[in-house]
Amino acid sequence: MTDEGVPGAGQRAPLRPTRQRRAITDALAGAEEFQSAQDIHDALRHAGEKVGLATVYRTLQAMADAGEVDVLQAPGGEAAYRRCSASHHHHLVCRECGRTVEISGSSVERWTESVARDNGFSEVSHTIELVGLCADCSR
Amino acid sequence: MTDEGVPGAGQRAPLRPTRQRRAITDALAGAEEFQSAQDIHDALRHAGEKVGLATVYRTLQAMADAGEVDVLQAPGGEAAYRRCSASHHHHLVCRECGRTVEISGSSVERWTESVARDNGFSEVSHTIELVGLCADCSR
DNA sequence: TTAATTGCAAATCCTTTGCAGATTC
DNA sequence: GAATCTGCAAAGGATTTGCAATTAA
Repeated sequence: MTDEGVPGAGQRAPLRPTRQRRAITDALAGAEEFQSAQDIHDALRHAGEKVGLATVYRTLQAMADAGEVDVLQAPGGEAAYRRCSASHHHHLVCRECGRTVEISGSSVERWTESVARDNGFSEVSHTIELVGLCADCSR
Repeated sequence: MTDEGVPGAGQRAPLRPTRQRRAITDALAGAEEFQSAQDIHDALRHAGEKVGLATVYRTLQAMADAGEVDVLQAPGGEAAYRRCSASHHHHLVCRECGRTVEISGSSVERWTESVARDNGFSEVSHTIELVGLCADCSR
């Protein structure tokens, strides 16, 4: 069957490989952490690539829909993006001084997957935020 | 100087019990789920309480700083609030159709506390977001 | 009386959209 | 040549802030 365009349930736009599209992909590939659309736009600027901010937003959104990037809602109403399958870890932040501790959570990863499976969900991504008082600030 | 405010580390504003402050507290007390500042503002309107939107935002923010309410970043750039100590549970959301499954996670609660303790943190609150594809949408 | 609080409107910030021109297939 | 993309600027929606009037302590 060569029918690769059969109108059905969820057929997405073709996603043509343009210069700006590639630039954005590269920017994501080069960063380990989450970045906002504007961060990426700035990075492209500094790298000499001229890409409109609207294009960055549209592309990032398309990539998110296609499951190519993970999206995280940051406080302040910004959306942050990161390429999928990056080394996964979370942060424990002090609400008083902002000190941050990087934590790995193999147990949570496992818990996440089992919960997803139990409920028939797949391709589950998780966002975990731990905020508390660090030793110094609680004294 | 009748020093009654010895400047120290983190002294917060007194937080006076005004009519609108109480109205907001009541609105939060009456709801089990997270609500946006605007949701609360609307609710107060319908309840006959006239409170400015800015006041709702300011009060909610103050309560969040004081640790009286939990804040959640909803996609779309809105912040959602819920009174603390409510029956604690999290959600598993389908990124395609929005279907939501309520999940309880005693194991995560335990994991959270141990991670916090191991790092010398206390009074840790956690926010967990699980997003994936539900059974129907992945078909 | 003093300091905190409120309302309203203007100001910000992040993100989305409309549309004409450039680009890929 | 047709369907996608882009850029720019205008539009939108949520949240913040300035400031004078109001209210609690």
